[in-house]
Amino acid sequence: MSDRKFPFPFDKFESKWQRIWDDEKTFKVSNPGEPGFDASKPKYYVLDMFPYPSGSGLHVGHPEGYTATDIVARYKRQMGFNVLHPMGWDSFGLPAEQYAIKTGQHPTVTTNANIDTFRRQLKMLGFSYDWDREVATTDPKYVRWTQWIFLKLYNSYYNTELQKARPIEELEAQGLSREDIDNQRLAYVADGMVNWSPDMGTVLANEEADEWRDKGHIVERRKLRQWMLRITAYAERLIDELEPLDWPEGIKLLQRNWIGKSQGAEVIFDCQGHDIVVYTTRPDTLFGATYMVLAPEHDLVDQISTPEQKEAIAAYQESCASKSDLERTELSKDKTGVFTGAYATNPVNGKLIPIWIADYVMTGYGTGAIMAVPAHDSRDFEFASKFELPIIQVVAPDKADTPWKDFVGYDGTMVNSDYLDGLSVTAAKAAMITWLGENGVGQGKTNYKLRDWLFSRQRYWGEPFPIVWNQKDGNHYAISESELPLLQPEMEDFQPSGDPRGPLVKATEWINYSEYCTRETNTMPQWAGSCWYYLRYLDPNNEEQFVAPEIQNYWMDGGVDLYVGGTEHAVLHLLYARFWHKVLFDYGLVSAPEPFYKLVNQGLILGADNQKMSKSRGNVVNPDDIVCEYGSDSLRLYEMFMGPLKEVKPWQTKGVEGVSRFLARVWRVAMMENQAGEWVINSKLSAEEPAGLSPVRKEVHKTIKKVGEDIESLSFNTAIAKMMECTNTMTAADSVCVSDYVLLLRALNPFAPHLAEELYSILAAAYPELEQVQISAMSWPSYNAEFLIENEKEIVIQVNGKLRDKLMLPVDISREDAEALALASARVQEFVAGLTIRKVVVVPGRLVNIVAN
RNA sequence: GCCAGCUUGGCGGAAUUGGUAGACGCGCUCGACUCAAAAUCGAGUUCUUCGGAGUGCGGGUUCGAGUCCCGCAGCUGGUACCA
Repeated sequence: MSDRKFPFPFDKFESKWQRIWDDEKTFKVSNPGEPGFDASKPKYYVLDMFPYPSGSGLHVGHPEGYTATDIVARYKRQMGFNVLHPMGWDSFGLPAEQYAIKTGQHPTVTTNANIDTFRRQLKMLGFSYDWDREVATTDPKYVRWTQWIFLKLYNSYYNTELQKARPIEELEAQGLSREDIDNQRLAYVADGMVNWSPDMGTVLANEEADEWRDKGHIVERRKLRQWMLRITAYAERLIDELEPLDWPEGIKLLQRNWIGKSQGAEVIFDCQGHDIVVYTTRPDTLFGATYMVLAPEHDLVDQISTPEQKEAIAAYQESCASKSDLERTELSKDKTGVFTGAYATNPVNGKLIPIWIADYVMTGYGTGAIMAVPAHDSRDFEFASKFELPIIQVVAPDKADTPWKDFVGYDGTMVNSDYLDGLSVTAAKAAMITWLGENGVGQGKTNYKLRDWLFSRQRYWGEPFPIVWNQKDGNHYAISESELPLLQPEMEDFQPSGDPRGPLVKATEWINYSEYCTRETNTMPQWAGSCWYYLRYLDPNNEEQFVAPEIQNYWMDGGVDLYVGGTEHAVLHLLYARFWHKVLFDYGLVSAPEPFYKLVNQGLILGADNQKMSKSRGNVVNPDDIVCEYGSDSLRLYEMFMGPLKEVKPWQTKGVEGVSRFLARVWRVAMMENQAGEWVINSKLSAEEPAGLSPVRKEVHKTIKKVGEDIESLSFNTAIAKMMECTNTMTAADSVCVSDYVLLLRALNPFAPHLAEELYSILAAAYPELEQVQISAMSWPSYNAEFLIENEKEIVIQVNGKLRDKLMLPVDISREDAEALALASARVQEFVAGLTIRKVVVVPGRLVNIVAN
């Protein structure tokens, strides 16, 4: 640090306090049963989304959420809660592996170096984490329990009657075959289409594929044997149990849409003795079905298509198969398809309708076949218009001026539909489902867009599956819990082999588990570790259990109280973690059905140019630079002062200067420079109590009230504005009482803890009557409500809604008196001259509005 | 296309149930201090033809609308033929 003189000497005290907090473990919190645990206090669990420790270190986006939770944590501690506020590392990830491929350096080395950087940077910002609870997903002691939870999933099935996970042994006891059992596991093996990158030698998650493709890598679809997690079994619970959570509505909606529940019916159509089952959400429109569409890959296509159409069908199928997903969406504007030559019988009226194939119907959803009702479905309408297929109206819109063609709304009445005629859409839907059931040609059916979770990756730097394959019977088996953690073998060559089984196939010794058994070479995705880290914080060093029940019961009663992180995890991480949590809940291993009771998404911080920060744009702000120049408290304060936590907002370094000036003013209320240029206690500070209620004291108590309320509602920007006002009042005053000043420091402490500690320690040394402790150990100050009572209030006088005068009136003035005084105002007289007063509106304590014309 | 969110001075943003629009901060202007500058302190800062007009645009409800209702535009994010 240079000798440069700063407006207040943060360079002299910030690192000092960080060291003290670290050495004294100021923010350590004990678990039930441990010495120092105070069972009389309520608990508060405030959680950050833990970072991926990238090579480039912290960016200014990280401290935004972390400062917010730190303010809440410090505030709640001052309010008398046992506060659990931990931090850790989501440390598996592709960059460390890519770096290893390039340099040959083991990912552990890079990962640990990055973690060290992140830890140093976070400590530099003075966050009040209990560092004794730090976890890293790459730590073997952590990997062990990630694998243990995976085995829980592997050894479970979903009991649809009980609606919960149960041990696989129950199925064994029922005498089910090995195959039937394997088909019900929550972790199972299946062939699936995945994103495979031959040049990187790995599969990619859907959400990663575009990113890498943009960087010039090849990504193609390939059918591979993969591990899947049966998240679809939990679809209903994942929707229902979302409702009561205190989450942003937008995020709930995103999850609901992702799960994509729809209610409709399966209907069986006959085609030359073949049953073709279609799924529809609109069984009410069955009389309007004028043709049928099968997905090009549908099993029955070859069997039903007529000889003369075979060639065209084959050509179309081939063109669809060769198209990438990207091309398919790009071409989505124009509908394509081919007639099979075959016809199906509509079960409700016996009519024959032509069967087509088209790529707007997909295999993966529903039954891969649809009945087309062009009158009341936009896609069918488009297709029918193009290929000149008949369009029959079956719904009449209730709104008179709405055309029936392409009317997809539910506010309509059935027509041309035999026994449904005259019914509302909703009633017809129910009536048709009943009819289908009675006639054995269909049934009500609920579908979900949610797919099972593709859980395996062909990577080195991830948790290996604790699974071996028996080469004799071809089955997979779990290794025993005593063999956990199962770590990746030491390898020197991380180069991709091009083998879709992943780089671990090169570890020939490691693979051979026993005479007949070889190890699974896939690894788990990065999500695995982040699915349960919030639970490991509770009991990070437990070697017997992933968390001890009594500790879990205490901290997770009602779930995590506040979870703050970015919207980028709105669906995946938050959905995956909820899923794992529910499996653990089914086994009674966690006490709340949901992990995160309250969720808040902090808004993205943009560059000064209002663009997303990125190296290529050159608008990235490095927190280290800001801390050097203005100090950690200034960075913390600025990030909170920029605007509401949830909003997107641009970075302005000039703004940091503003809050830095504010902190300097706080400093200078208590401190002044003597002739030698040293900071000494300001002579305007006085130990004497002021006579009566001073303006400063009044302002301080108002500030305490406002700041407390604002922290509760996470409105940190307005809390800071209020403290600025309070400080300005103190700066303007000739004398400030020490006890009033200390109240401000205690309110400021969660925001700017270094400054608050330093100033308080200086004052505590000079004024023995002050409590001789660290300010972090002090309670949240309470305000005296009597100080806030106003005798008089400024009342606005309006004429016809326009501001014409302001009067200071007693707060308890009667309506009549207020009205009379308002009318007596000279300004009012001026504006009502020549008009008749029609009405006078009096809002006590606010305004008087005189209506005249 | 669909869904969600947003739109307030030169800029970031404030505004209980509808009740003084522009708190607080940045920037800018002027003043004090200084040989000078920086820093600091103080005053001012929506526009204005000084009547008024103003919260993306057009309507509406109301004594009164940034806030509520209807219609439209723009920006940001999500999603992509899910039957």
